[in-house]
Amino acid sequence: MEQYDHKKIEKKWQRFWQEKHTFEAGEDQKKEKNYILIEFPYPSGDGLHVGHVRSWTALDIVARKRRAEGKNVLYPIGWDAFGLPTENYAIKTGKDPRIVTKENTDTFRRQIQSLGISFDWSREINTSDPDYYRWTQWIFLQLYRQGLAYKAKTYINWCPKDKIGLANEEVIDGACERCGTPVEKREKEQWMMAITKYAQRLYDDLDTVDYIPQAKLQQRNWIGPSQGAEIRFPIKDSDRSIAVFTTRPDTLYGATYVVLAPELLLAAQLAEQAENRDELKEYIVATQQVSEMERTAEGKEKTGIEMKGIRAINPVTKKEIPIFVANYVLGGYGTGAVMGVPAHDQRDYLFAKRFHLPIQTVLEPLITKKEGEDALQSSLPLVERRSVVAVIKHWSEDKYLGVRWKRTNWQAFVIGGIEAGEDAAAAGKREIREETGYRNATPVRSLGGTVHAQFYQTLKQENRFAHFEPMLFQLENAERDPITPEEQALHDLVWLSPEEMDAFITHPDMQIIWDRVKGNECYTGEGILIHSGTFDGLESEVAKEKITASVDGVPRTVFRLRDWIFSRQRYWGEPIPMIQCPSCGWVPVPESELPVLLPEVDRYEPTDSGESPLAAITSWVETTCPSCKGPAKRETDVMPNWAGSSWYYLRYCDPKNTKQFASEDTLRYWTPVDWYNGGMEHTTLHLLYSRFWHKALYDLKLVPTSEPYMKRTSHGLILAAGGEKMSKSKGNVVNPDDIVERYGADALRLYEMFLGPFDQPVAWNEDSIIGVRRFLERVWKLAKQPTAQEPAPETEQLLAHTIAKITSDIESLKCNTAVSQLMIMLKTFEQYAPTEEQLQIFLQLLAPFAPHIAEEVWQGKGNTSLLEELPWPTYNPEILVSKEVTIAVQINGKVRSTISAPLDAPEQEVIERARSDNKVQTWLARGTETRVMYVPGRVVNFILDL
RNA sequence: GCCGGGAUGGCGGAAUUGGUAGACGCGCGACACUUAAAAUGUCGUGAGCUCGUAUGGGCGCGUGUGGGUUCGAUUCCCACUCCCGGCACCA
Repeated sequence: MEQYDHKKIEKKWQRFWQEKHTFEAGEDQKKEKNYILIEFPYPSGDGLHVGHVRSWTALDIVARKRRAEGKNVLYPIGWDAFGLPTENYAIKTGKDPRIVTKENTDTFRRQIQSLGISFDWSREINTSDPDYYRWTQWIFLQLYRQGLAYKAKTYINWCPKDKIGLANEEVIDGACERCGTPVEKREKEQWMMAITKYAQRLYDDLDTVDYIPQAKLQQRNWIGPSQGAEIRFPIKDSDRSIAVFTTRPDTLYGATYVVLAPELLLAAQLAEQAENRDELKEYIVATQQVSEMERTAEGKEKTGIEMKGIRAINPVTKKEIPIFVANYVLGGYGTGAVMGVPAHDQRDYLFAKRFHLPIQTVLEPLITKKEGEDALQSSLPLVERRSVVAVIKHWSEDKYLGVRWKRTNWQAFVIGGIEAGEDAAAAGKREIREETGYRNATPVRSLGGTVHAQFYQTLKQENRFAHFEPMLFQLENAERDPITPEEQALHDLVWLSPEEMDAFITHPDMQIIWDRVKGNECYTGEGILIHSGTFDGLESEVAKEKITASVDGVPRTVFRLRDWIFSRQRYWGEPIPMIQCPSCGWVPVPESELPVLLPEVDRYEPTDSGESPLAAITSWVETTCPSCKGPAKRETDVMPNWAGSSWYYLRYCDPKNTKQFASEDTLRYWTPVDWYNGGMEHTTLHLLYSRFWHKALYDLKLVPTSEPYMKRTSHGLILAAGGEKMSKSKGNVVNPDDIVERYGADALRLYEMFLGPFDQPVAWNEDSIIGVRRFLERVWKLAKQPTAQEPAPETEQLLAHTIAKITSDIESLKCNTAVSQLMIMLKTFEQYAPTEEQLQIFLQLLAPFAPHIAEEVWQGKGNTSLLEELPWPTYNPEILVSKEVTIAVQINGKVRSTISAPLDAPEQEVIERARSDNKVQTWLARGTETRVMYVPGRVVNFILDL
């Protein structure tokens, strides 16, 4: 018998598909379209990564299935070719990046074609091709005309090694994302993209698309809207005021100081008038030398300086409060000034502690019934084990009272259980008095409380409590009733030092509570206002509005998102098509002159001044102003590599168009992208940038939809064997070529699909690739066996189930279970030979996963049509309904036996059948039956008193 | 620190979303074929205790940890630990 020779078969079909243009998207716009997109690769010198194979194979399976379902599928591929690694390579070797790119893309193309992925190669694009970047430049000009591209002098993140400005988004842990060099701050004129103008829409429109939840969430967090208010704090003896942005106007009565960001103009101006003016100026200068990342790094000590002699006035309390300049406030966010509310903000709290500023509590926590119940639940074990159930701080000394309740009567166990109609603080005081004999104890803050199980049950049944508030009580100024002998008998009351307390507490849950007490955090949640004048008793949500209105504050939404720095002082990117004229200012290059070609240079390094190498080519820089025809200079910065990838999916629709980036006609047909898959690492930057460009183009009526991608999924990383990232330096990179050579493309595809859940990271483990290879060889063998005339009863239902499972698994990218289903089907066919028709269905289901072998086997059967051109198999759903089902019989929830019964058997009959089972009878004899549960078709459960 | 995701046999992982935990594959063991090995095929394989000469049966245990809800929890709730990804004082 002829052996399964993957090399021969795979080469044959790959050539066939290429010659016949099998996977090129059709032009027939009457047919229903389906646009499937993967992130086009950066053609690095390392060649194809097995991670590429994972993502592209998964979507290839979807594409092939949808073609079989009769859709006109567009599944394109191209190259995201501009970028730093290529440029750095060019700098090192002196080789033209164009040539490097050509070599790399040739390698990638060959590697991809050996995988049998059904890309439409006729639409291949390359972002570094002038025919492509002509349109990238063109789109830039449209955005410029909309006022979305502008030049601004900003403090930028400056990488001293790459000599390049980085977007904030490109800085990782204070270091350059690419080279790891610590980032410095430097002032620079840069082209900016006003993405913040679209912040609200980028946020809101996430509701209209089907992204995996994590991706939506990550985008939302990145955009990060905060609703709050701008409130003015007047400066004493001055007509000026400080505008602060706060999300917590409800805590305004607790604002005991104001802080300005060092880079704020106002800070510099006020410093001039301050008594300690030199000290302040020095601090302001020093702070700005440090990069923002470093300045705001975790664990970095908060520094700040008071502006002596200048006071602000809290607009509600009218009290004079100090003004600080401090590094923990950022100039670029909100108004660049904040009010300090140490009682209810963690950073403010630490700052106030450090500078000995007053801390004024203005909120009491409000615990909902739900939270109360949860707190009760988690504290039950404490009670039952008679452990420490409350920690009470001594009124003057650094001592804590560990209370170990002895009483078993439930009433004794309530700490802060609030009865309906009772005030939280009052309830706490009552409890503390009853339990410890201390009067006038003041609740300080939430702790986690405790209650007896029986009491909890009673409360739950009677629904008696409004809130449950576990809290810490401060015994300052509290009076102590004498401890009676009865009390002494009821409780162990001991005053302990913190060290003794450490030893005293053994239960892990109590440990957590104790740690919180020691940590002495401030309360940052919402609650009910206190010490807030006429606003006392209001809940935070209501108070925010009312307090804001009372001081003429302005409600405002502030975004975390910042404008996109678009300039790069580098070589290997799209030239920005702008000309600076001494008399006309910035003038766009006329569209007829696009593309502005990237000129060839001798040296690729940025100049020492940080300018692009293009700046050195005088003949290119010197030009005439398109407007006044006078002498002018070209912009020498280039675009970031995000530019070309922000719109590439549009070019695929009409890649050869020389009049437009894509015709209206093709855009209307193909867009939006139906399914876009990519890495989680691109869910913030690339995805957000391209959504932004798309929306801007939509507003210009250049694209027909407001969102580019209807559906977005993400794949998990493929890690090296040890669970580490694959990297050249570690020498643990797996080259797909080797696997294709040894096991074949079909085996590699199946293997990567079988590895594990698609959206989770997996470690490469070559040991198990042999399993899928064996599977393919068994398929090969099966096809050579004689087929049956009549379908075997053992196979009919399973085949229908297999069609159903694979059809739905592909749609949810659960390819691992789809492959396992194919294996189960194969095993059954090895026992009970399939008919010709059954074998055909099996091959059709296999084809998206392992297209070469499926097609070869199909052709080997004497068929002249292509397997993949047959319509996707269907099944009769009725066949899936079993008449007889196995039902588990449980005794007290444990499976003791199984019985068989008709699916539609009435409950009584099934229970009787279960009752008469031998094993069940022995169990039933041992106790008294109190109850029987029946879950139709699944489980009978007898509940016995044993 | 915050946000998101995860933890299941020796290993990768299944589990109809609250109903017989461990599908499928790898590995391992036994057997068959073979002079032998490889390849292939068949069967077995969570771990413990236990009954039986034996085919086989029984019992408690078991999905990161500690609790809770439920007739029943890998699945839901609370608290925690560790791992992966993202973010950085965002007021």
